[in-house]
Amino acid sequence: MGSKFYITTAIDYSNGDPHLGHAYEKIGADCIARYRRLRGQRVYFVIGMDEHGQKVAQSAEAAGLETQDWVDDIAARFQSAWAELTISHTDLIRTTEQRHRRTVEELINRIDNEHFFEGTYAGYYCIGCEAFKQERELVDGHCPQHPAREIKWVEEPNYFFRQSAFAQQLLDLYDRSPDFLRPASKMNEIRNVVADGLQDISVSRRVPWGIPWPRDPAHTVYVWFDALPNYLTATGFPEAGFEEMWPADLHVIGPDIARFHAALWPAMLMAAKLPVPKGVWAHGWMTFSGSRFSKSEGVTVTLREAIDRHGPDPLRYFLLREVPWDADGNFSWDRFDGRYNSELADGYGNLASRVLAMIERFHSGTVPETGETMSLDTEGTAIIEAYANAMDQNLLHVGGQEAWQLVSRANGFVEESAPWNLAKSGEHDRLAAVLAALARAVARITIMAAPFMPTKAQQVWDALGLSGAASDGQWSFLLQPKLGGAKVTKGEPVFPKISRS
RNA sequence: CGCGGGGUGGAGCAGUCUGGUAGCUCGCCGGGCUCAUAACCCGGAGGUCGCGGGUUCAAAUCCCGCCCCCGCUACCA
Repeated sequence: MGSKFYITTAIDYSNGDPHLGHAYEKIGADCIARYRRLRGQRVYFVIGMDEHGQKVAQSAEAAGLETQDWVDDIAARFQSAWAELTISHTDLIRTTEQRHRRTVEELINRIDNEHFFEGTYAGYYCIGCEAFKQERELVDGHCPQHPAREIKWVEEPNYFFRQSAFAQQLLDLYDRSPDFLRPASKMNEIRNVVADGLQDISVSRRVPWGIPWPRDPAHTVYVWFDALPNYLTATGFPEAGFEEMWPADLHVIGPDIARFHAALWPAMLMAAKLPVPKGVWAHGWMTFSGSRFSKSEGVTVTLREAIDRHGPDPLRYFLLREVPWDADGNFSWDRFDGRYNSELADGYGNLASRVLAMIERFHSGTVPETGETMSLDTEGTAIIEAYANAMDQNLLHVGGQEAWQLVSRANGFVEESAPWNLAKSGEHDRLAAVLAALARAVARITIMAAPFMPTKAQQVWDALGLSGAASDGQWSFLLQPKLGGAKVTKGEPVFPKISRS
């Protein structure tokens, strides 16, 4: 495991409020980032905002605002959501920043002119989608997504990038690194696309709201050539020292933009003679009660109500457990409430309560000093191994599942050892050993849970009477927990049980 | 049309490569315990493994055909 870990999420388009899908991606990437810090790695975690494009300019105008004011406002709303969800990013790139403009210009300048050519792009253009449409996609001469808006026939001279020239190099990359894009099903999909031959792609537009094309200021840099380089911007490129961060270890993205990250982006970097990222992860897609989230059909859940249901940490936990990090999943209130009650309130929360209560009641609130290794410790060590194995592969839902195995084992251990009977019969040594083992198990669960629920985990950590943080660099403590002498405080339930209708 | 993924008790999944008692979590029912957030532990009920053929002593698992759902199919954040 290298000491540096640079992880990114896709940058979010400045055209509305953050929603559950945006949040899921940040939460997953944050969980990975926090796990890596737990392992002691130096983590760079970068998110961002995509603030250029015609649609942004139009939305700003419709709102009666200067475009920059408009994107400033949206950026603030996103940042406040990420703060509330305790996303631990180390930087946030906005594509309207000067540093980003500099990176994009330099990247384009490093690409030989032979990789670009002037062409004419023509087609039906939907302003709503900000995209060209095939004629057969149109319904009654209108875009199916934006039937109210007009479709325009547009012919525009602009610059093209010879993506096609990199097909073989990309295939070589995939052969060399079969895990370049995960999950594997997505890698196969993209490999087929590339093997079938890549089309050249237009990379400039004649719209004012964007970064001027370095070699022809009449154009601005178009979407992907503007958006993708944000990952480089965060490294300080082209300043010396950007190699400390670059290449990125993992780009976390939605499955819809896998092609641009697994084909176009490495091709751009190859053209500029820069190292390609080590990996791309296309996370699962979320549906709501079986349907796609859709504003027009009223299939929607706001981030606000999702957070308010049980608080930020339970939302994080639920999304990470319910929607597999490598496959699609479903969001429903019923399952959210169900997992909250069974796994957080009745599971982890109740275990912490009963262990803390027993230490207070049977050992005057102090974790016993004892070095005796019990069966629970051995089982815990095996579970930690399985947890690490899953988390190393970014299988977050499996990691969570493994950690919760220890909740189950600890509850079983309580029944088997029945500390209340040991107290009655005066078996003090045995009682002390049992209580100490239980305290170690709760501490271990807490550390494993910390990447999922940093705030709640810290609360339990504090309740155990432990100092410092339950997170960064605590891996060795996780393997060899020592909390003899810690003064516990039971306090109020960390996850109050809710009554269900 | 093509490529890929999937269809397993009420819900969500594992098992399919390497045929041989269909497993896990949640929910439900019964019992136990009393440290705990009416939590926890044990036991139980509940399944034509999408459909139809075939191979085999034996198929969720292998072969053939079909149905249904989802993703990709190129400039669509």
